[in-house]
Amino acid sequence: MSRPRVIFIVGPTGVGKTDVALTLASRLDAEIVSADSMQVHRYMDIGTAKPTPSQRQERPHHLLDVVDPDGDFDASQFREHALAAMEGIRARGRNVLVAGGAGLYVKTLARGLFAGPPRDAELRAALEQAAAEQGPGHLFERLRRVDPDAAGRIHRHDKVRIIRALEVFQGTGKPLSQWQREHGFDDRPFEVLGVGLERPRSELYERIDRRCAEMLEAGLLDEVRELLDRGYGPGLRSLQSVGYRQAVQCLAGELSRSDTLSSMQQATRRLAKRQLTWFRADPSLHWMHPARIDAIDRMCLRFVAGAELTG
RNA sequence: GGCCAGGUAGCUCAGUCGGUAGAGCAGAGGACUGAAAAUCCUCGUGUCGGCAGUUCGAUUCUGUCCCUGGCCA
Repeated sequence: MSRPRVIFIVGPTGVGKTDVALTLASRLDAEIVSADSMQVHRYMDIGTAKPTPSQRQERPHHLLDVVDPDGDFDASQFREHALAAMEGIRARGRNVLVAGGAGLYVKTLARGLFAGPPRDAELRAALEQAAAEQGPGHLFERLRRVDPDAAGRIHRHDKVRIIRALEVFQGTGKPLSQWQREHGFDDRPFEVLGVGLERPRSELYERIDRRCAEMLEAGLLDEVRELLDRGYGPGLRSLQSVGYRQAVQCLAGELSRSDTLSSMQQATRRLAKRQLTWFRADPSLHWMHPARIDAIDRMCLRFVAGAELTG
């Protein structure tokens, strides 16, 4: 039995994924699975540029609004939710269109994830404390002892990854590097057509700058104030993301209105650049300008019809 | 018109007691297996405003011109 065929639309923030996905979904009779780590949150609409209610009515979207802003969502949960949604879509006889900019989420869906333990808040707190007490470099030295391979790939300042590696080792007795070697990102349940959307840098940055201004005009600050009023703390990961972080600072009086805008714009441009770096490393993507929607559409049609992939 | 400050990297500026220069920001490139919109790494040659003079050698000293800001008319 051949693997199901799935189309992935990826690219940096602001490039125009939502519009392309909607158009394609109509033409291909597809439902959209969002691969976005922030749009999964309820009540966070403006700052995540979530598809609007009318867009969501136009075509079914999945993986939007699945957790509260303080939920501990992660790549593994994304994968499980997404796989379940995809099964439902296929049962309805429709095509699946995955669209999003979260590189790790996309990779996780296309190539699997090793079966390690989830985040352990208690253990992490203990590790953080050990780091604070014993100075910088302590955790890295610890990692070097238990998993020299991982320590060789992780920079000594990259605390997030060092802690994760220690967490995996302590939780399973097996080094992270061994888990990764054994898994090898080789769990590929689908036949994938990957389309990377790109624009000239200046064009992308203009769109980003404009969109940030529009978010403020549309009431981003009110949205964030409401989140804080509901009791969501400003330190939550979701509220420390691009746009929300600056809005929180603005409401706290740490940023003026115009500094908030320029700071949002800059953070968003940097985000876009990181996303591009991630996706450029994937040689299987077909890069296209969003305006070439007809060419993208033709390629996708041929793909879902069962044509062999070339290039 | 006179006096005073300045004119050095896209921006803000430092510096060279004369041997052609460096920070921050902006920007660029990269890494990434349960925080991923997070986290982390790397990258700075530019007629040192123009012209002339002194000098082996001037971005640095001198003269002059241009430009910007301030003060005085």
